[in-house]
Amino acid sequence: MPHNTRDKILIAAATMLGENPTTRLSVRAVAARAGVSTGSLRHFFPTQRELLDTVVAGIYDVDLPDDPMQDTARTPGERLVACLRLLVSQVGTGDQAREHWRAQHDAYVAAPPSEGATHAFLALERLAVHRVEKWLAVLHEEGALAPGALEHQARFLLTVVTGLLTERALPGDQARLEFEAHTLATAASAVLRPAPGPA
Amino acid sequence: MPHNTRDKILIAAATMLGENPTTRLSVRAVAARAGVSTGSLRHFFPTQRELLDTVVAGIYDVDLPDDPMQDTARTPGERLVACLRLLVSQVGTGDQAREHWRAQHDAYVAAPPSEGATHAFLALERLAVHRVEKWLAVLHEEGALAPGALEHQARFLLTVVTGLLTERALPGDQARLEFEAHTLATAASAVLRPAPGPA
DNA sequence: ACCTGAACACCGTTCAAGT
DNA sequence: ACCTGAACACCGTTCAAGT
Repeated sequence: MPHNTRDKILIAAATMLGENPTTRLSVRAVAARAGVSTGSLRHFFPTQRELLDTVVAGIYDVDLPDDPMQDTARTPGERLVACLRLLVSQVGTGDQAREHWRAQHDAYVAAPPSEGATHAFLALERLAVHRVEKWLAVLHEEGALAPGALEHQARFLLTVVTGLLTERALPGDQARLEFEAHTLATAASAVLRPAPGPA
Repeated sequence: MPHNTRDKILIAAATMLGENPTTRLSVRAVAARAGVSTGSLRHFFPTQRELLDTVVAGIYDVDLPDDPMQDTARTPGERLVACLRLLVSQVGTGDQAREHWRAQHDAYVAAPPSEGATHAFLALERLAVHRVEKWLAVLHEEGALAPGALEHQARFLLTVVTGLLTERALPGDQARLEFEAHTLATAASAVLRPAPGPA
């Protein structure tokens, strides 16, 4: 039962998101819901981005036990590819991929999305970025990551995943599977420091 | 020398983006730069999103001399990125991208594609792969390419392009533009030999 | 049809002032 | 240190009014 202001703010924001995932978490809206002034909110979260990131992190951090990134027996490249594969596999192949595409199409492409739908999409995207960033942070800790902004690297990897998912929904043959493996490996290598080599 | 208001607005926006790619293209900023009222801007571009989409589409179309790969004055990375941009620009932004998506959906996803449609798709895909491979062959000639199968590298790059196109059809903000640039640069670097560096 | 500029309902951030 | 709320400098969109 946390009762300090910081927690009240986070709880208010999370609750609003729970009630309606498309809510706009503005300073005034969250502050009012938390029963706190905007200045007070700013005291704990100097920037709106910081607040949103903290909320998302809190919601998401339900650490998966079977996170491939923890498997330190494997090389950084192998682990990153395994994580990306996890993302890809959540959508699946064939009919499943086509169904996913169809849902996206109906929600965002067929008709101009409502503001609410747009916010919902951006929130989900933010979640995905956060997840990939957490993986990359582990590799960064190990010094395995190439220099560059974490967010840029995460978004690059997500773009590759998006491309693979789209291709899965389109016609293709068996060979696609092999290309996928190469593509994931290439994408991972673009983000990792050059391997020391088996010297 | 276009002098109608619509063009003035587009030119003002493109110029601002050219001077500083991170500029915020707000209604008032663009209108002021174009010497036009905000109401007038709204008359031609009913929504800010529409203005941004149009500007982006125009920028990518602007200079396509022919094949950017022939421009030996630029580094291999710059040329490869320019070529990939060409692919992306052919589909365009905003409504165009959404229209492209819709067409793909109707042809291949909504209903199981006929054998003929599948063959047509694979033929087009093969064409795209061939085109990218020709670009990569030039770089290979120059010794600028990282080791690996040409087809794998080509398909990797096309997956990235597909991902970008899908993201363009989905909701997004202006920041996407900056991420796109980084993503293309990262993708190109994954396929090129490490740059010699300005030592 | 084209164009203006004020007005509206929002933003995020800053800051003097209180406790 | 924590907290307030007004003030500032912005947004995008709407709209009556002009030409």
